[in-house]
Amino acid sequence: MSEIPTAAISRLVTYLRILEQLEGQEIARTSSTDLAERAGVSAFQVRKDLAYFGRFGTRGMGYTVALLKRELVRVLGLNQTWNVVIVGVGRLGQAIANYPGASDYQFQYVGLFDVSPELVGRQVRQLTVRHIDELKDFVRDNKVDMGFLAVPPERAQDAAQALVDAGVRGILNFAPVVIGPRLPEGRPSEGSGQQEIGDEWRAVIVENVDFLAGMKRLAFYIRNPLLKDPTGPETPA
Amino acid sequence: MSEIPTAAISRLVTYLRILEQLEGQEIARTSSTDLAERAGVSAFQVRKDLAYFGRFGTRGMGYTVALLKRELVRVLGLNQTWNVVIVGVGRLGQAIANYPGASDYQFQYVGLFDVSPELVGRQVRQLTVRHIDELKDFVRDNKVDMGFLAVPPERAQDAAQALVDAGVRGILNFAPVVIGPRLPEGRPSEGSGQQEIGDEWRAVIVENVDFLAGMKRLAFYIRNPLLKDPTGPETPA
DNA sequence: GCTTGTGAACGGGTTCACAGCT
DNA sequence: AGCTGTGAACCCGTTCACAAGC
Repeated sequence: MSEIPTAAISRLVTYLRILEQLEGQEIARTSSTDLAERAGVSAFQVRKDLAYFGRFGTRGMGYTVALLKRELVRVLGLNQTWNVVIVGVGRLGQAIANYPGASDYQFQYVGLFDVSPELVGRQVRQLTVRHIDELKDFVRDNKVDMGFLAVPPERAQDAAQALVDAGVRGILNFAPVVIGPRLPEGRPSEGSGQQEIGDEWRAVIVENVDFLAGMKRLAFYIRNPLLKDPTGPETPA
Repeated sequence: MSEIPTAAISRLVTYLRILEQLEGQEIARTSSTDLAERAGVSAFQVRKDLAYFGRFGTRGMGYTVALLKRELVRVLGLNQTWNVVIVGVGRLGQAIANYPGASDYQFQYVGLFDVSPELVGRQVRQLTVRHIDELKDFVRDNKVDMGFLAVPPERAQDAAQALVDAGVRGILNFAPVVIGPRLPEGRPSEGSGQQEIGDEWRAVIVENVDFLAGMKRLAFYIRNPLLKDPTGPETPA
């Protein structure tokens, strides 16, 4: 049905961040022009993006920071608690677990998983690292919503499959690989009515955060500056 | 000339990764259909993306992995050495510095910078952490091409400005803030001919890697699954 | 026959101009 | 007057169908 550009969602996140900054500076009102400048987009864009979700401003006046912020929080689904597990507790996984800002919005790290005997059993950020074999039971018992995947690339597909089998609804994939339903080995699926392989993936959302890709895009645009990058969405990874 | 979708560049990076995997499995040939399946896009898309840069296949035959890989490396600018500094050597900066895969393509970390007295002087990955005041001289003397920005959000704008003043050509920004030329405080610029404030940013490419944003996008799409996210594992038949 | 390469059609996202409210 | 909200125009990226070549 609805047609909301995915890029608009990324921008909403940016607007929200800016509103928080404004609130921190005790600035109570803003405008599409002001937000646009701070976000690095056009004022048209700001108004259009907001219009997808409602009418949050006052004509002639602009937006009140507190109200618009509250609305964006609601729109983005940040007014609920999200239970998160991190799979892969190496340097990157630990950096993520300790990065400030996640808990601001009720993202709660409830479990850490790894396979390494050196890590399993250790405490990281008040949590005991568990073996990945325990993932499925843990996700069920703790109502886990999403998994962050920070394992080495060669383990990413298996770990992703484990997360999906365990029943998470979304994966934030930090590994530099495409994860998804495993391709049927032989010929492509000739859907004969019964359960498709990979169907568990149907309802799972995957979002990628790939800094190696960002690095390579950067290299490209430095050498080809004429094709200027519109503050690229790490969107399509 | 300059009409290459930025999304196409992201996909080229993905294709390249897939080609490396194929090479690792000693698979010598592939096709647009095969690449498309593995990348999670359509075969049309693969062919169109490649067509922006040349003709790399053989009709009726497909692509040879080694050749296509070599061409993508060239197109993306990965056949040269890139000297990189990391600004911000906290947990995230260290995780980046130690993440494998960067050096595969001649990305060389040549300098680490921070302001914290506890970090400056310490050794991380064979490099001594320097104070950020030394950045400008260092960038000049070491022909630094790009800077990775892994400082806390409140320091990001200043650190970015320091990188730009120092003369880097690109910034990979891990901080969850929009960085850019500082807005003139008073009224907007009335370009009166002389040097604009923020002009040093003209030629600088900024690429963002923001996992907090990814997390929030994920929350949104979990709650609104109908608006399916294109980065997802959909394999357009 | 099979797979690439590409001009053209299509569709969706951004830009615009202006209507509508304060 | 000032700024938001929005239908319509525009433009760009994706999809398509088919021509070109092995």
